[in-house]
Amino acid sequence: MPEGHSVHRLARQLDDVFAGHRLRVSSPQGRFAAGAALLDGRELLTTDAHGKQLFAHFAGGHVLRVHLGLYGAFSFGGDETFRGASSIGAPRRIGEREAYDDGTEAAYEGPPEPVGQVRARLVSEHGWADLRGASVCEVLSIPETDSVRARLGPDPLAPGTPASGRDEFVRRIGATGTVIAAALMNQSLVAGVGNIYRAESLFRAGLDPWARGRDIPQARLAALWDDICALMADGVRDGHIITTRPGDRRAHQGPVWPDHAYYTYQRQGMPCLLCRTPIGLAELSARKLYWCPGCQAATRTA
DNA sequence: CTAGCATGATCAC
DNA sequence: TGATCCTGCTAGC
Repeated sequence: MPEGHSVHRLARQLDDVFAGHRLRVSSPQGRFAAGAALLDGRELLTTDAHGKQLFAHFAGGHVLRVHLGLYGAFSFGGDETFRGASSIGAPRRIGEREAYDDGTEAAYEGPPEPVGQVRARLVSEHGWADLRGASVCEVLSIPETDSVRARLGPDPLAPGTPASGRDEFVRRIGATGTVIAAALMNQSLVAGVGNIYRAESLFRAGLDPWARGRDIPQARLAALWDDICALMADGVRDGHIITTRPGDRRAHQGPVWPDHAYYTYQRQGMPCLLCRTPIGLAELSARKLYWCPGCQAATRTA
């Protein structure tokens, strides 16, 4: 999926184009028919994100909860008020570049015939949004959304970060006996970090991925949190993930994306950009973990 | 053209 | 730990 930064961008996009409008909500595919009926004709009030969870608040206390899972995505279309994004979610290409309309087509004349499995379709007088491939798409009450949020750790993209959330992050990660690389993927400990930010933030912190949370000095956990907050805020701003520092991308000419956008992610076997040690690859709880055995040696963590 | 894989998470065993 | 959800890109034939 789309890590947390994509979901926050999506929340902002939905807010920009739909908040304050009454929407027609449907499920062309059918799997969301009952939920769509609950929302159809209601005004969308606000949309927000907590980690990888999206919450769209409709009038009447109905909340659309979406989790994109591994390959969910929204696509958008409409008049000039919809210009700027046509797809947010699972990446269309490696590097997470989003596709944009060129703005040259004819006037907006309503949503197209649904193509493929459209789980949910939102339509205003100005445009439409189609959701496909999501792992969760359901309508909850406000108390139900509160209980979902209560199970999530601090979000590096919440307002007020990095100061807010830092103590909770250090407390939760510092109390776990599981290895830091697994802990960062546990949404109840920190919400929004995925496989790329996990690998890249550990590299930038020089942390051994197999160090247990409770064995890492608290100051290093605090610094890790601050760096994750900065990286993810960049991701929201840019629309894709770049974790290399400018001086470390020097081998590449032109736009930084996609070459050398990452230090370790999907660079297994290639020389580390800093120490030339071949990047390693391991399986950790059914996900691929990338790290530099040179820069992230166990002796560097303590 | 198809098989395999992907920035995720849950559930059964 | 493995199957599942079930999209879309990509490498390879």
